[in-house]
Order: sequence, then C-alpha cells, then structure tokens
Amino acid sequence: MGRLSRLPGTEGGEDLICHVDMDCFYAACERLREPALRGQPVVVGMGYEPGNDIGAVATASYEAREYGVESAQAISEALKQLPRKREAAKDAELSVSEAGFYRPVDMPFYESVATEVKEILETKAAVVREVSIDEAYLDITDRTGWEEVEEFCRALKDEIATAVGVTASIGVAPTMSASKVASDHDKPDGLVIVRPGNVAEFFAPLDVEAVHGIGPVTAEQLRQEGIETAGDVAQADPVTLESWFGERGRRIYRFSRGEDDRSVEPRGKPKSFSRESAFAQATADINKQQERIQTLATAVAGRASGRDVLYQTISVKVVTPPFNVQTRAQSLPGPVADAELVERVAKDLFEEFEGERVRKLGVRVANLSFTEETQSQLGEWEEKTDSDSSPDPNRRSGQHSLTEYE
DNA sequence: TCTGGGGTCCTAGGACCC
DNA sequence: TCTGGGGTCCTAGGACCC
Repeated sequence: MGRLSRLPGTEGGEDLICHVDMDCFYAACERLREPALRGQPVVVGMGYEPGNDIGAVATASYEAREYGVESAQAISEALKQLPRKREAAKDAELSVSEAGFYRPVDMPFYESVATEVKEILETKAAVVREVSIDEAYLDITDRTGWEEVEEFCRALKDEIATAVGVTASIGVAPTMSASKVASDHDKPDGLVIVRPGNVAEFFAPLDVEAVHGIGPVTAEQLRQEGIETAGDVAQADPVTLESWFGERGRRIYRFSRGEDDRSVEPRGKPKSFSRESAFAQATADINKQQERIQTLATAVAGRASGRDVLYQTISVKVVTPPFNVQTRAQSLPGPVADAELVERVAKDLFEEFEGERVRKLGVRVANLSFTEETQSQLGEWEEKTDSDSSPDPNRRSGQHSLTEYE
C-alpha cells in the first residue's frame, strides 16, 4: 500500500504523473544493433529450439503483428506466419534466425539499452519508479505544469529517440494508474495527456480490460454482470464490487475512475527469486524431472548468492497437463544460503508428484533477507525498506534501516 | 490465446501462542 | 476443561503485470 499523497477526500489534480513505456522494446533493441531489421517483422522469443514447440514470443514488432503474431504465442506458430519463414521453408539449409526475423532474447544487451534510457529519465524527475525493463513512472509535478507538459514530454521523447535510438509512448495524468492507461492508449510513439478535468471523460468509453488491475478473469465476470466499460465500473456500486472481488473490487472501482492514492516511489527490494522451465513434452521420467529440479535449484541459489541474499522458504511449482499449477513450500528455521539444501528440499517437496506426467517445473526461494554489504552493492534496489516489514505505515522511506536483519 | 518465464499481492484455512 | 478472543506464521492457490 502506498502512502496517501494528499488528504483523503480532497480533489486530486495537483500531481503530474508520467508513465513512460518503451515500444516493442526487445525488438527495438535488436534493430539498434542490426539496422537491417528496421521495417521488418521481427519476433523476439525465448526457449525456442528448432524441432519443438517450446518457447514463446516475448516481443513482436508492429510489422509482425500485422501478420497475426501475438505476444506469448508459441514461437513455432509465430514463425509460420511470417513471409520470410515461408520462403525459407524451401531452403532447409537456412537456420531459424536467418529464416524468419526471429532473434533469441538477449537480456544483458537490452539491459544496457535500458540503462541509457533510465539515465535520461533520472534527469527529468526527482523520483523514478522502474516497473520493468521497459517501463517507468515519473513524478514530474515540480518540473512542469499542465500548460507546458506537452512540450516537456515531446522533449523527453526526442531525447530518448536521439540519444538512444528507440521510441517511447508516454502518458501523463494526475495519478499513476491513469497515466499507465494513458501511455497505452496511443502506442506506438504515443503521447496522451489526461488533464485533471478530463479524467472521467477519458476513462468512460474504455473497455474494462484497459483498466490497470482488471485482467481476463475479472473482465469476464464484469461482462457477465453487464459491465463493459470503465465508465460502467465507475458507475457501479463500490460495495457490490467489493462483495464480488474483495479488496481488489475497491481498487478496481478507484482505478476505473482514474483515482489512485499511491505516490511514485523507487522500487523496493525483491521478495523472491524463482526459476522455471517447461519440458518439450510432458514427461513422467523421474530422472528428467530430478535433473531439471537440480538445474533450477542451482540456478536460483546462484542468483541469490550472487546478490548476497539469504532465504528461508524454498518452494517448488509443478505444472501437470492440461495446465494444473500446484505449489509446495517449506520454511526453514532460519535464513540460509545453501545450494545443496535448496536442491534437497526441492526434491523432497517434489516426491509427492512422483510418477505423474509433468509439463513444467519451477523452484523458488522467498522470505529473503539482505545483509548489510548487500545493501551498499545494490543501489538499484534502493535504500528504502519500509515496504516489506515496517509495522509503522507512516515511516518515511529513504533511510538505511535494516534492523530487522541484524 | 491449449499457454514461456519472472515477478507481486491477496485470500483463506490451519497451527500455534497467550 | 469442550471452550473466548486476538495475533502471527505458514501453506496453497488465484489473479494480475510485464
């Protein structure tokens, strides 16, 4: 829960929140280092190996989307839709990368590009919250005003395009959730400014699923009730929404009206690390399963120890056909960093599923604690700690305070 | 959308403590 | 002794986001 940025019950409108969302970021990065890909249908994916179906689209360029490629689609399906792939099918010599405009995910490179963007963002706002590698919120209240904000944003977009070479879509609104919806409203290369007086009008016609926090499941339930637009949600009875969806119902109600009392704050420390991977085909082979668990456990423990993080809870995730997700967890008496223990516990937890066909396995560590040294090394995780364990909701961020881990 | 991978938050029931 | 109330931790699952 974020702090209140203003007194409850008072009219919002003073704040200018800016949401920056990079367009097709992975594909844009690939084009940076390979200009021949510009204007072409590009698909960036992970886990694809020729000859099997495993692997999905991480990002498709707008040209690829024209051919029907969608995010999260199986790579093999996506590549069939691209014209070059069809030509290449005649030529068995061509590798996958040469055939379609497929490129495998290269996170280190994308992160280097994201860092350049972030450096620009940091000059534009006192507080920047990175949501993911290609998305961030900026509180620009003290840097501009509603009269000049369009110029301000154009300058920001230009700078990103000129200095880094990728395009961003930007949304500006009086709240975080509204700015998020605004940036999404006119992609790619969009700039949508929702002024305080226009919030209701902006939201009214939008599909419920455009609202941040309403996904496919909730959207379907709402439609069953005849609620189809954000405007409909805004007109609904918040008590009824709460009876349907619990606390989330209240949030949905507020977000559909553009209301959001969170303030922009830097990201806190991670809460868990996990690793998961799918089998090319569901398998009941215990050797393959245990081998996979071992690989995942080692990888997860390695990530944690690389960051000097201790963990106290170890869990496994088992996905069986058709798509049944089950998790089992075990907490330890105290925080540890022990790869062999992770593997042992994970294998123990998995025993219950022995003999079952499994399509996907995952290993996770949680209940993390951060050592003092970790803190100084990890500037990117911020110095704040108040979001995870402080009993005092009024405690301000920005202080090094790790007493709970000493 | 027959579904990859890495996360977050919320809920609900049970164990356990005082 | 068969029974109140409050609080915390743990586990499992679900929805959502990128």
